[in-house]
Amino acid sequence: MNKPRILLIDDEEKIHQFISISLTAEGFEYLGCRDASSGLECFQNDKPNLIILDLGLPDVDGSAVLVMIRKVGNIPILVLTAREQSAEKVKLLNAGANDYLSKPFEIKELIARVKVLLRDIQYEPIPAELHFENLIIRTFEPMVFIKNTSIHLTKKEHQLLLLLAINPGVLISQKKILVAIWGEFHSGDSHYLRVLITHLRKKLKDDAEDPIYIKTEPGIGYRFIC
Amino acid sequence: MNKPRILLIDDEEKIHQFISISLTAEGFEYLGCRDASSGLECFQNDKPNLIILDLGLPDVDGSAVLVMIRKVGNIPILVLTAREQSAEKVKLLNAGANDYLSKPFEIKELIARVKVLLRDIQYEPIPAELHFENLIIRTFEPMVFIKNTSIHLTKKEHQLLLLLAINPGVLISQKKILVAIWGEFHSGDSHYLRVLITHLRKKLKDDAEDPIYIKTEPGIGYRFIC
DNA sequence: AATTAAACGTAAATTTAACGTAAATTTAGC
DNA sequence: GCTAAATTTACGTTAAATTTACGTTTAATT
Repeated sequence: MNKPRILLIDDEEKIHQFISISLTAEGFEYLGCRDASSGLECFQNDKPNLIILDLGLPDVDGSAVLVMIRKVGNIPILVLTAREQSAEKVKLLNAGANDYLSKPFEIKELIARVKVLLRDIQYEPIPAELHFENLIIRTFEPMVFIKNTSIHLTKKEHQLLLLLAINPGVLISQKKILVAIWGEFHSGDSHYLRVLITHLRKKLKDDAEDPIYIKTEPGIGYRFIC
Repeated sequence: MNKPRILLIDDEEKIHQFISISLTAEGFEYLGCRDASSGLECFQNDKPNLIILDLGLPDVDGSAVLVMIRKVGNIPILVLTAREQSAEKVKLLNAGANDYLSKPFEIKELIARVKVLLRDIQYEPIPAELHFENLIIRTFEPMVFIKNTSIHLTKKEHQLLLLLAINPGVLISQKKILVAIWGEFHSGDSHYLRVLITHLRKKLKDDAEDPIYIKTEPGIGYRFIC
């Protein structure tokens, strides 16, 4: 398992200093931003596993940041707040925060809460290439290599293959695939998926009857085998 | 999705009164216990989705309960405590609590925290595999293993086996099974079930006369034996 | 003790659903 | 407008589910 990356968005330098030390000491990777805009940028680029967010930011109100992050993904967010009112806390939790701490707080408690939030989440940074027996899958472009000969995939074929290959051996339901690739309105259009699977298999020279890569689980979905 | 069941373990009657009202109003199912021993019993039997645990119980110290529950499963636990020291909180979180609230608290905040805890769980309350003597049942795909040889089941066979094996030793009525698998409109079509049972037994190499896995209780239903 | 009825198990036939694939058509990007 | 990608349509094949039928066991009834 990789080191969990934790992004701290806070404008106080002191906070950064002592939190970064503690996080590093506990085996986390520390990322720091001083304002909302760079925080969001870092969130996009570095894909942290958890965000510690201060509400009293200079440029934007922190709760707006909260909502924006929540729209994109379900990364756990721990909010730091100076306010103490319970009503405020409720609002934050409903807005998508997973936890909060009022300043001043003890660093030990912060670490403990971070651990709790990360405990249940499988965080996995995706590498640039997935390597298998004699198949290499590029994650950033629709390209695969079989025994060093390159094969170009279409966008959707690539999406499908990634979805399966990121969890090798795991059975992914048709519905999950359909939602992931075509969106929830097409969660019932299994014929899309059947055709796409055929196309992908043809390019990978995979036989549906006796597959090396993609195995059909009738009535349920598909799985990547290796 | 079913109503989440929430178990409140607390000795104060007042707390039960107003928490049960709020939980019910928010669409949760409320379960109540007044002491640790009955709380643990309820946890075993009713399989709640979340536990609210008061630390000041009359019979056992609440933190002992906490540890015991953690040993069995990863159900989220929200701890209620009168104590305010941060060190105490840290200890609780490390012991396995997912969150805590100090008394007195606002009911709104409690509800909000409960929602947050439930939101993050897409984990099944059921483990990925059920293990028995020499039978392993995958819960997320229709696959079983007998002495390490894999056997593929159909969707309905899998449903049936799970339904029985999740409650080992418990007698499940035919009607219950029929409704669970074919829906309420087929609650009288017992021949469906008879045929399915035959298919399943054949795959498990189970003998109806002298069963190792599925015992017929004539006139009533079936039970999983182990 | 013989008879009947109810419940179960099983095999076989039939129907339905799911999958894979090819080919035609439409859409999107250059 | 050309090309590749995506979508749509259609259909043969296979697996799963359902239906039917009937023999066996068990318990109740005469």
